[in-house]
Amino acid sequence: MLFLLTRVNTLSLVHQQVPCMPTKRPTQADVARAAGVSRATVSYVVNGLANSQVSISRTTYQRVQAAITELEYHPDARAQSLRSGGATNTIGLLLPDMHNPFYWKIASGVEQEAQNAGFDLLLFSTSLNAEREEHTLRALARRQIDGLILNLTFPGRISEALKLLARRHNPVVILGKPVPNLDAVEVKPGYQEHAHEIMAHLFALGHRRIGFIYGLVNQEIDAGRLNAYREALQMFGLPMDETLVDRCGATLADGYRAAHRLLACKPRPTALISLNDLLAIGALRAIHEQGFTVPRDLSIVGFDNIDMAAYLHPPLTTVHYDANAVGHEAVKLILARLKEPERPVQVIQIPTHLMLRASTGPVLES
Amino acid sequence: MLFLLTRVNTLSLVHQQVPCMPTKRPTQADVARAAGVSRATVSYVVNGLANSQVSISRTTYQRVQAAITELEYHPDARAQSLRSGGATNTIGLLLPDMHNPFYWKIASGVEQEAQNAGFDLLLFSTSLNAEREEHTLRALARRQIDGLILNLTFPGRISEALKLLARRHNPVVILGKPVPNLDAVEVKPGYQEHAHEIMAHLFALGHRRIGFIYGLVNQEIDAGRLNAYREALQMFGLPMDETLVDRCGATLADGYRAAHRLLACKPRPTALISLNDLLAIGALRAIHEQGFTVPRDLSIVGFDNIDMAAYLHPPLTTVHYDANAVGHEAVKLILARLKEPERPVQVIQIPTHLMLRASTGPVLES
DNA sequence: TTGAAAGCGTTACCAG
DNA sequence: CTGGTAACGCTTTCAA
Repeated sequence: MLFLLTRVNTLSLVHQQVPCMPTKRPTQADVARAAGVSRATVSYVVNGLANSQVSISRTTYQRVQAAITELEYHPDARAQSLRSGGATNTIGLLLPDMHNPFYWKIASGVEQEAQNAGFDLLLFSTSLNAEREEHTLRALARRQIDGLILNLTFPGRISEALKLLARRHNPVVILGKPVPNLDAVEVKPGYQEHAHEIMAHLFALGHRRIGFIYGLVNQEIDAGRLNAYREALQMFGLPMDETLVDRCGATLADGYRAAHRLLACKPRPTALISLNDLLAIGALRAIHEQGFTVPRDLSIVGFDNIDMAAYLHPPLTTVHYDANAVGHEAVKLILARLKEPERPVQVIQIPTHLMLRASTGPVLES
Repeated sequence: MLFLLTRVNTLSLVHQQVPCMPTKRPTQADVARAAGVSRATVSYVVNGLANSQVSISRTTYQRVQAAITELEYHPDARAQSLRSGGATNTIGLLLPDMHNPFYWKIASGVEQEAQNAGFDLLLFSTSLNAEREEHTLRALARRQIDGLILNLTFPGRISEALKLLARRHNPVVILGKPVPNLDAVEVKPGYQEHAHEIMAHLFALGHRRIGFIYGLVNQEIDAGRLNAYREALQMFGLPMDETLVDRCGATLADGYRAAHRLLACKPRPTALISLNDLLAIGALRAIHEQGFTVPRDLSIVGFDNIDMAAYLHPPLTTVHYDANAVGHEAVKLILARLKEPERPVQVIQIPTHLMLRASTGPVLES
């Protein structure tokens, strides 16, 4: 056995070479020839039309089947869908970021529901890159997919996606802010109300200085969320202190650093609101490192209720949002439109609610 | 605006219907007609053969381009790959479980590397369902994908996947235990050594009663891992107490329940080894709930070093394994074999190492 | 009950 | 420089 070092970090073992037979993929014609029938007959057998439309003699049927298994024939999906002018049994999913558990859950929901309906999933992540998003949309246009589920980072492109695909009479579902004439599953609807609810909760616990971990994949886009909190602050007569808003990225590390910065503010905020749970997890680490105890010294609130939220120490107060359901509903919308193309546009909201857990508590009198 | 309640949990708004034009997708012929050229010419322009093989007059080129943008023509990928007899620019990824962050990191790595190489990702999760795994493999056989990355749950099927796809001269990469004649990225290689290393670490800290959270997606399959610990125990002269092995599922909740059960053992174990970080997170919650402090009262070790591991309270001692790199390397193997089909079979190992963090500490003298 | 033949939208070869 | 034309692998109508 020969050892070979391929790359700095990677040890690779090269086994003895086995010459693969360059076996050509068998075609319908090969099967027909092997079975001594015509190609049409093979098609009938494969598609199970044997019993309904056309009838095939028992013996021919078996001969064909035998040839199929013998040759390991599998029909070419490209040719099938090309010829029969339609379904590719594929739906596309475009997500902004694969690092946040929130999006995995959406993807997972989509995958499950799609599988159940017999569709395969083509997954793209734009990674916050506008060019890539555009490129992906273009790729999606050539590819014949039966439906597309979009969670765009750059809403400006929505019109393009719409043009490219919806016009082709292809079901498109938007995840996020609904767009005219397209089915949608609203992502995090009622953000406003929950911002208010969270604020009310913290206010009631005595919090007056509240920090924001405003970590977004793209700062420009979701400015609306901050406004929700601005308004909520106002309703409780609290001033908006911009130094308490930390604008950062959307990773664990961003949450960690943001919390460090916010904790350095004087006077120290007594509560932190984090745009999502992932950031909150990062923040929790920073808080613990500085020797603070949650919620005694500091309260923290997340958003999304990712699976881990309930398992953190302390369990995280957050807004529950069923990301899995988003995926399921999105696929259902696709299926519904596939079945009935002219149905009215539908927007689905997944209910959300505040989950009070142990990460929020009263302000310590001192 | 009309409100309609679609399902128990779901509020849906039905907007006014907008009659979509049933615009037929424009074909190459449509473009040719619009530009007043032949279909071949359109093909040349689209594929940029204009400069190399054939040359197209400036004016014709522009006329064609104009028609293309005018009609929003996008070549049909099915027809293209069918005719040019090959590349579909798609690679398939088959994963056992979409709920574990570990697999997501693999998927994320695959997605990135594939995108960079211009490939789209077809994602499947078998969800531990043997039928589904088989079904998926069959679907994959009809679909013409350029490469397949497999992390099988049921190794028995490997031979089938191999037959169906590798024989078609299609690059297949195995994630996990290498299989003869197939490229592979070993998943968690050196499990044995790390089991030993972990045990040595705990032993040195004075731990003698060590519990196992043996939470697997499929119990039968990975029995080998437990043996690694059995052997390690033996090497340190510790008896294997089967009551300290909790066989459970692979979710957060499984880890949580397992820890509760293990903590009820008398005498209580002083350390827990968890098959992965996810289970460890679940366990941590149980430990905290029972009022224990980690690592003072109890040590815990995970495996995988998922992103959150370093952010937990306390940060988790675990074995670092770069799941992202698994994805990247797997795609690189596909690409290499695509370029050079007869290259020797290669097995890649991603280096791992024990990450000592604060979740393990000495046994409290009492 | 089976087969011939006409495409589906594309590419690539060979004439003009 | 450009335009026929034959495939690619399949489905489906129409005849036999």
